Amino acid sequence: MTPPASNFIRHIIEQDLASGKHKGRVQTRFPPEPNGYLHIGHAKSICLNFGVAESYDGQCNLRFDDTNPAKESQEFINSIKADIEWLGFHWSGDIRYASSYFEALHEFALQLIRAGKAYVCSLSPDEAREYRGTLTSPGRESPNRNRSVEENLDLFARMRAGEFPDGAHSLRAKIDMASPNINMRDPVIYRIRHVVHHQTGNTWPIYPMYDYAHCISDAMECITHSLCTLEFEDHRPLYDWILQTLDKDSLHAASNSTQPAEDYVLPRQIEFARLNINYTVMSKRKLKELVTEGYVNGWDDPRMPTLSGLRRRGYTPESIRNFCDRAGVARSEGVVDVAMLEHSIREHLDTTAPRAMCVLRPLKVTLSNYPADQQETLVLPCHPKDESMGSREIPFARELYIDASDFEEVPPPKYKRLSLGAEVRLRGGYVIRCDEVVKDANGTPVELICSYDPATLGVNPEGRKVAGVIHWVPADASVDVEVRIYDRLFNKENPDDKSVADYKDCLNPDSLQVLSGCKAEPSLRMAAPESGFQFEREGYFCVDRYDSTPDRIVFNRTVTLRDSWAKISG
RNA sequence: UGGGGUGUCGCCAAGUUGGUAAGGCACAAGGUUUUGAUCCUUGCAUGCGUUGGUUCGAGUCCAGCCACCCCAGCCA
Repeated sequence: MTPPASNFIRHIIEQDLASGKHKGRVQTRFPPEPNGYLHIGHAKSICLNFGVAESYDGQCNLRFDDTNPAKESQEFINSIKADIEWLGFHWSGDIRYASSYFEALHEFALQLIRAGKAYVCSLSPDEAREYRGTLTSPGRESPNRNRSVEENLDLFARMRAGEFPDGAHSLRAKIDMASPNINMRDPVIYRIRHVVHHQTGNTWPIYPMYDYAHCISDAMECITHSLCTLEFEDHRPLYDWILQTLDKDSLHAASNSTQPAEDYVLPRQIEFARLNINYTVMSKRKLKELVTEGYVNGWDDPRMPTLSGLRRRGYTPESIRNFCDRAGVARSEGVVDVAMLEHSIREHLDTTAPRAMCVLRPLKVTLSNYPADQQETLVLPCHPKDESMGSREIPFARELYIDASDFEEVPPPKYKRLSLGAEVRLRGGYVIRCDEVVKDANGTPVELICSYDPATLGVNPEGRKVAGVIHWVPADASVDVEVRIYDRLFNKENPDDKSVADYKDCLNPDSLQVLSGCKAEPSLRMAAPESGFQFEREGYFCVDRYDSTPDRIVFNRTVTLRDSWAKISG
């Protein structure tokens, strides 16, 4: 649709292309840690990495950054793969795992040790913190900082052999304990963790840290542009230090490069601002908490900003990709209005979703002058502007249902729907007039006695204009369905705001409303799971991919239609 | 009090080598309409955090302020 907007990352790539820095190559990667489900913030990164590769004739790898097995699992790997495929992106070659580089990573660690650039530190985690100093005061050197290469080699070998318990030792890069950048104060690059790894099993009792593994993984995959979010900006000096300290030829040799060594160029890390959207939270920790503590029904709850949640809600891959393009990529942190996301899905569904009628809150209508034994079949187009989408049939009969909100005994100003004595057009059918209201003991209308004008099918009545059009379904031939009305998960624009004690205090208690006994037109009986429709005058809905069955069809409301009446009526 | 960043319309976001502020969302007003939807038209920053400076001319260069974000995991 809209071409990707220009952004600073594309400028950098274009400059690199122009200068021949990478001999015309563009290689990116999307590197999720499999410790949770992907959310729409990840979609921004996915669209960026895959999108940029695609538009410059490059490739994008999918690499699981699986260096912390205690928090990771195969379930997350599976969901992440499924979400990326659903978005419509194709990674280059096989899926990569940082864990498949463990052997090489270990080799490089030995190289650093031999070069006197890394050492085994025996400080406890608490001591290490103390030695690190603070933001404003320099750290102190570890007492083990000047161990001999031989001793370091021996200790590191024994770490690998599993001789020590967790936390007993660590391997640290020897950089500068007085650096104003805390990441450069001899960062830990390997720690002891006796944990089974989901990919490598029991083969390793030590695992590399992100900063160490990530840059080398990028180099091994010949990544040209390593795109990540702003919080890693302070890590860039370390990213560069590690790659520049390692022997370039050995990096080249370990990599999958098919080019000569002299053309081998180290990857460059470039940071961009992560995506934030109002009325939701985006941190994995919080999303996980909402799931594990039961505030929502799983990672794919339609109220979640996860990709699987949005999918179940009825969002399409196209709409999410368009949204990401529209939101843009920059270095300033902002909060995108959720209205922009909603615009994107309405825009896509308006052109692609078949129209249908479904009465959410049924109010019976009896047409007193329509013969009880009569029935006719009306044919309505599935889309007002796209004939290729075909048409569907709806039986019309004496007894119908309309939505309770489409009737007011005493109409407010500018009301165009049905009221006592007034006329309204039934969508695709006749003009009817309400003659009588039947109420229950509480005074609420339970049935409307109306009369129809037989001369108004497909033509406007003579001498008067009927402004309102409402949707309806036949009483007998309609299908009972369940409709889940979703609203925003949080009722505060920024649940993370300092003024809020706990983001969970902002949870919207009305974020899910289950409507049973809704009446859908018969054509909806065969609706396939995940298929989306516009329920005319109500919004866009999709068949729930998990809970819907032929016996009990379940629709999720994706988003309402824009509603200028709501603004007028308050 | 250290280091690294960011500040262009209510919200995102373009602004090549300084030359006289794109676009989208939202909003507002009209038009079309058997969805108060869609669609169409129009409007919406003498202003680019702020104060000075350089210049014929600065959002773009310089200096000083101010505000906000990130960093002290053997997490990523």
